[in-house]
Amino acid sequence: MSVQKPSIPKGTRDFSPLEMVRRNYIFDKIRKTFQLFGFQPIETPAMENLSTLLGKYGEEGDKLLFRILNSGDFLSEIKQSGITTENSKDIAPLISEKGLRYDLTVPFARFVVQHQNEITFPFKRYQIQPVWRADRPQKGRYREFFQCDVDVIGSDSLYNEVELVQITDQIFAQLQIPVKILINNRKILYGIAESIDAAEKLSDITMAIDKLEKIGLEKVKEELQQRGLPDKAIDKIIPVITLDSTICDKIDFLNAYFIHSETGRKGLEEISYLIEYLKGLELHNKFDFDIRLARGLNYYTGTIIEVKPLESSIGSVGGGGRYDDLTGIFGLPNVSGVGISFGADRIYDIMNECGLFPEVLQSTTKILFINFGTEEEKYCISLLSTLRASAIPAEFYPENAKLKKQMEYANRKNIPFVALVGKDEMESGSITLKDMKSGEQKAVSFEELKNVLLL
RNA sequence: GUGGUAGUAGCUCAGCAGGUUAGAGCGCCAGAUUGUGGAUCUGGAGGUCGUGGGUUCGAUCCCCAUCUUCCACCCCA
Repeated sequence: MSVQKPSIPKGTRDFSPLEMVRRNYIFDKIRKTFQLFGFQPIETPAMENLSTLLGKYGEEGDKLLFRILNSGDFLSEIKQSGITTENSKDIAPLISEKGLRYDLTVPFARFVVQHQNEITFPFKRYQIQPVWRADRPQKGRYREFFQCDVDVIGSDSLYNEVELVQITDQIFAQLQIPVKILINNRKILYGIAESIDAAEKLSDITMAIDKLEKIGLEKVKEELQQRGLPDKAIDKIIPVITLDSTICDKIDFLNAYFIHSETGRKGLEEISYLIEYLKGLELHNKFDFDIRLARGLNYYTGTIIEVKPLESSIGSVGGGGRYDDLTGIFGLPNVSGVGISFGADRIYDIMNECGLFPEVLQSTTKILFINFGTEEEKYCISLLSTLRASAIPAEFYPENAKLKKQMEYANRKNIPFVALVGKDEMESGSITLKDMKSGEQKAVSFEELKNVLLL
């Protein structure tokens, strides 16, 4: 048998100990913040039935779903159905009924419906798990990546939106990543579409204007034309999307603009409430009302939020919004939810790029005990137990190897202290403690040792 | 899914108008130093030149396919 070259699927990654310690640093900060606001954890399976996932993310989203081939004789269904077409679209549902989750929001909606009788509403949950997308990988874009979701379901109140912005602000402040929090409202976007008599073109309009900053006004006009918008409508939309002024001016402008759009006025009312609240808070990061913010996922109905890093090429590190009827498709209508999701992998990339990880994360063990032999081993093991009982990560080198090798081990693992306990130390009841950074070493008592390590 | 870019030692890269034993730096291993790591010195190991096919007397180099990376589009965390 020939030896095969080891490899992992495109767009997936292994994580080394150093990377994991750093990733956990991010997860810990996020998790603690979620908990601080009273959110509770849940987890859902990596795979869902395709019926749960399909049609929730738009046509593009369906294409990006990873599908799982049925087990066993997966062609049997096809034989029975007598289908002769070679069209993969017809065959796909017959040979695959499960898929990997694309995000955490839709599985959450499924969870809520399925467990509605056990849940106390409003239900505040957080969920930190990987998701999969069959996208073509790029920098900051992976096929397997972690999302950190917080959602409140079963409450219409805009107060929830306020807390979500607070959570966002606190998380990025803690991680020391400067961000801009952009907010908008789907009802405003609908209002705009309605005001130019193109309500049915809502998603075409939003997708086009979302790109304004990136491709410029002329290209946006072109795209709107291509998407079938009449020139008259385009002329009417230009002043809105090019509006570059203070939040108050934007609201005033839209108020006049939405004279014939009730939905638009409702959206304005909602965003005004949110903004007024946010102005009263002391946030670390800036927020802005961005009329152009659209967000692709088509289940959003109200507030939409996006988090953009100020000092990185990576576009977005988080996003979310309100969805009024996501549970409806699963049989639980009239339940509104709002949530936001943070991309842990992109956060990692940015922190790495900007050198934002604390240096202490380099070392996981505080002290290494040198192995001098069996006698010393027995003597040291109780010392180690005592240290560990005080929550000091400590290890004993498992082999009676050359001192050089053991010291090197400590050095590589960035262990800051080494304890040498041989015959001499056992007799005198002391410990020779070496500070690996300064190179200094001295004989100390066990109590002194503990005090040094607890610093 | 569309268009481009690159792939040579563990890492970063050199190389060749197609021609004998493919190099460097860093890293790794061993020794100088049997109770002391980082620095220095000495020696050593390590390559199907991404994979498969083709052209050729001969391919790491040219051609095709394929995989992977990065970039742009699409879309998105």
